[in-house]
Amino acid sequence: MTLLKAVRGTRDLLPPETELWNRVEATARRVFARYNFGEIRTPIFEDTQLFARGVGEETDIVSKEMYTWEDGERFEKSLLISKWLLANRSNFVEVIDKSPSGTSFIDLECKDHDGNLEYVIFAARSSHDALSGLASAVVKERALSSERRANAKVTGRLVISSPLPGGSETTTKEGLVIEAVHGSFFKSSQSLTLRPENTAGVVRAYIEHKLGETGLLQKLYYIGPQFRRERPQKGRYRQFWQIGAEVIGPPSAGSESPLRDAEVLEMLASFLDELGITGWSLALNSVGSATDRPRYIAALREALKDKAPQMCADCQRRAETNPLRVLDCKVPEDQPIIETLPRIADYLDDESKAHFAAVLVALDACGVKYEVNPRLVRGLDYYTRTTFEFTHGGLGAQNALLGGGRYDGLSEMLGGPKAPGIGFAMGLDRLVLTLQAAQSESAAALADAYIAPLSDVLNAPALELARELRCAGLKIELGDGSFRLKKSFEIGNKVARAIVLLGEDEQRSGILTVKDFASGEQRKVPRGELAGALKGPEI
RNA sequence: GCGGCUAUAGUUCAGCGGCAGAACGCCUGACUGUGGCUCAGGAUGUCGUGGGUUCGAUCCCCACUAGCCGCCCCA
Repeated sequence: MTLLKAVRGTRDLLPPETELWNRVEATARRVFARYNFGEIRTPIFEDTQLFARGVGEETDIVSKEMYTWEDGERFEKSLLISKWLLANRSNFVEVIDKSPSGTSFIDLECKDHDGNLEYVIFAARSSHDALSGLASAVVKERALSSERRANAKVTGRLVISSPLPGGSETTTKEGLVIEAVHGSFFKSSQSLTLRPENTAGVVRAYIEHKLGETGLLQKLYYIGPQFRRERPQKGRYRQFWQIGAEVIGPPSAGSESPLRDAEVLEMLASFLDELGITGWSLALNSVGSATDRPRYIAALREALKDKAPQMCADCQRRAETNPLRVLDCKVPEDQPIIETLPRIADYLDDESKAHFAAVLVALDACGVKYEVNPRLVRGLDYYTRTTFEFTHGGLGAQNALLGGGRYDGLSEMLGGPKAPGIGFAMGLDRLVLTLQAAQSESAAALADAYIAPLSDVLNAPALELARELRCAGLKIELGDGSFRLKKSFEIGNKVARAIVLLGEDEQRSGILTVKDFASGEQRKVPRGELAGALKGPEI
């Protein structure tokens, strides 16, 4: 038996690491709540169309990184059969299901009023499997019936749900009929995808529940796993966790205001500070309206025709495939050339320029440090105007801690009302990595006390004592009466700040022996005062 | 998806074509109600998986799987 392991790009999170994850999540919830955000939880899989339309068909995420599957094929087949039978049932006196197990088609033996036999096989498509199954059934039956009933006719029919090239019916060279049945068999079948990001899902929910009808700004945050089939690397997993938030609403609610952008950025700065992450930097840019961007890309492509041949091999390729990525190049020799390329700022319309300027004014006012980076471009199609990225050194190639921006046209792209918005997503995995690097030795939070019963008969009283202390809000680890005292001390010293001895004396007198590991001080404490005596310093 | 490096004890890692190693950690005892220090003893294991070469492979070769680094892309 081969050992089953977590699949590539996924991993288990264990204590004490999970404690750090919980702290990050708790901090996010606390900080976001101060800005009046509420939590939204959307499904982990959605209709594939949502991402194709929202994120963009041409992006790497959609074109090659999604976990997508077709759902509901079984349902579709039974619909097909029932529809076909409804139309043809009167032609037959007997219908027997003879489906071989383990095949992808359903096999019916139908006998008509004249005793003729017809084999009917249903399949989603005219697959090789289904055709050969049909052919062999017919051939076999013909061989038998030639002896049994010389006059009996045996025919075969393959019913499929996909359209046929030449019309609704065609005949194979073996004389088998292939018939296409049109209808709503695909209704229950749909292409589903594990979400590669959460913004599209949030906007879908916004539209579906008509949240815009409230007239209010919706401020929603989410915490959850996302899925992309990329090559795993440090800080990059196939199942990874994001914390994100979206501010979205009708324009009348102020959703388009540059103040929203600045407020979100200021909240993020507070969040990172509160988490104790130092050394982050914020890069900011505007990619303009939905019409500005294509104009800029065209200009960039034009400029690169001359410049690209002098650049690195990667850039030469990017110039063709994805010119915006040239701006991201890190090769030192290419930097002077990149400086000479057209800047997106020069291609913004006046409204976008004014919007961006207002964002900067608001940020300056509240003292959030940033750097305008005219080269900052984002990979998802829905971004407009303000885009940003918080980076942190020490994350290797995956230095983006958090990214986001405005998406003024996304709702319309998904068939919803006009609902401008701005949001971000941060990589929780990367955030935790950064925190772990910062606090080299993350001391696991010790229990307030370790209770050591000194014999087996004291186990039950020890549990009672533990319950008492736990009810008082203390974090208690419970030992075992079979341990030798030395062992109890050794374990206690590892997992708790203090040890409480429960021996026969203590049980009788109700006065417990408590020893603090840090100071080595040992004292007798009446049971009633124990909880107070063990209360640790607030962390 | 492409290129490079790696895979040995719970952990970090040495090692060698011929009995599987160290440090830390773990267990037992010296010490029957007092930890950290010390001393004595002990257990670690599919040497990532599968094939090949060889009398013999943890070691050499191939494939696979996984991880790390870079690219791509992104959070």
